[in-house]
Amino acid sequence: MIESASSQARRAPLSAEARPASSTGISMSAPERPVVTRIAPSPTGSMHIGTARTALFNWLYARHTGGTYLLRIEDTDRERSTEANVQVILNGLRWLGLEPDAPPIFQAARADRHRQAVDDLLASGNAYKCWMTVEEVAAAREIARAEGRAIRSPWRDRDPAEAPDAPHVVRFKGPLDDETVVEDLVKGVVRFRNIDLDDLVLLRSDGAPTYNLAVVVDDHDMGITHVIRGDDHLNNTARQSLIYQALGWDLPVFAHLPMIHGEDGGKLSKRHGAQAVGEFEEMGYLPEALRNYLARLGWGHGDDELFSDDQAIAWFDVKDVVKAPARLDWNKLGHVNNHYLRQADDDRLATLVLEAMVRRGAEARADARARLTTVIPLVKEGAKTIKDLDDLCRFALANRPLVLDEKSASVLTEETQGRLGRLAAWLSEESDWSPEPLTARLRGFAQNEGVGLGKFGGALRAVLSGGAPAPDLASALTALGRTESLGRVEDALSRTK
RNA sequence: GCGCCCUUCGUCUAUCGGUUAGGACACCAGAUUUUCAAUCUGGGAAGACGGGUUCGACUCCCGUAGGGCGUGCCA
Repeated sequence: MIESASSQARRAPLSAEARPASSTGISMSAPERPVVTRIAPSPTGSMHIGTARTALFNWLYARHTGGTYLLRIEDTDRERSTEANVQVILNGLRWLGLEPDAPPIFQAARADRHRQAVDDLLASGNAYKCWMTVEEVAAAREIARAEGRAIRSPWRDRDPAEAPDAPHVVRFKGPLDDETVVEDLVKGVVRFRNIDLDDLVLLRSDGAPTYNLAVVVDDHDMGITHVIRGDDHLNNTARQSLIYQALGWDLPVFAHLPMIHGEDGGKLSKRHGAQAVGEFEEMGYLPEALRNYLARLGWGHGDDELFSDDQAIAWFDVKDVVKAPARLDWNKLGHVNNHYLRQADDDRLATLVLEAMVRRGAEARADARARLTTVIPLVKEGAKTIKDLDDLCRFALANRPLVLDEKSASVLTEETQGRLGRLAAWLSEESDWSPEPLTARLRGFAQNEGVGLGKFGGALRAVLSGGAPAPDLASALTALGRTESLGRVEDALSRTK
């Protein structure tokens, strides 16, 4: 299923030729070449919000440096990768506004190239065939763990001639002494003793390349200069560095981003409200708000909290990324989203609210869009999400006659009804049906009646909204329009008469 | 178990040896008041712990504790 998209993958830029090996040790290279970053998600599930932030940082850094930002789909796990998940990734990046600068590369489509690299490693003595069965590996792992050391295969030194007539994997043959130093842009210098690094599988017994091999070959071939990824990969980096070295390739610059945790500091999961990018969209967050919020999670520029993409691009630098993991704070996300909701074009918001209505199965009246366009600017200041906006607009989209909730109905006494009747007449004389004059009308009426607004405000609100959330009275009247407003008052009065 | 990473208000962060440790969200109080919200004003709130180095440490070093990640023929 994934092959269908792989043809276009080949059009993406690949500098297949290995550059001259120059690295004698494992050290951070300082490329003069233009920056090339990539986001490399795996289509084995939904697109995690952490992946979105990694994409954002890669995108920001590429834009900041005038470089290129690429996408590689890591689908080497043929069992779990699905075309549907590839679409989820593509849609998620598009929605976020983080589409790559070139068509995506599909890792599985490059298996031949990966196998070629393994042949080179085998030829140079940097890899070996291992005939351990999964059971043997499991047993060896248990022992190694009990002894507090890394697992080692006996086939590392054994003569292949002794091999049984059975499938084998190919493992990387890492050094047993010395150490590997990773110079990370975020974490600084990180040292690993090579003895602690196990010989990872390069080729599965069915000949399929594994992630750790493919990621090195592809990052190299794609000319990636900066590998910016989650710090759950920091441990892999040492072993991957060894592979780069064995292949005679220059290392890219590494930058490992801290993870995003849930509000309790634990791993972010469904229990924390959301995990997948698509859920954030459905909950009614704006992509520009998510970009802004995510940028502040693990990165900062002084006291700046709300900023545009252009500002983020101008300011962003990997070296300013925070080292500690961050927790997703829904309150702050809501605040940021509110900011962008206020700035957003009302037609766009109307479209989004309409979509939200469809999603919750509401039937929209014919003039819904027109009404939304009128109401949205009057209520959006109080909305943290499109869902909120939907709720806040509901009163305006209700059909007459309204069904009043208990509390609203109880406000309708003979006294208030009498006043509402006079108020309706008073309001109907208003020629300019907009907030300011209506507010003046309301005040004037109160004065005329010799009472405070409180004497009839609640009742008017009740018959206008039926109990649903609604903005201040003048805004509510404006939102509903003269006919609908007076009609609702009339409905309430006639019903009880 | 072993390895690696991390540790400033509840949360996100600023500080890059000398600050009354700043900002934002959240929270609390007050103002406003026609519900909720919004808005305005004010307030409480932090350097995990223990050792060093230094004239001076949130900033540097070591240790402890706590949290996270890795330890897959997953990525």
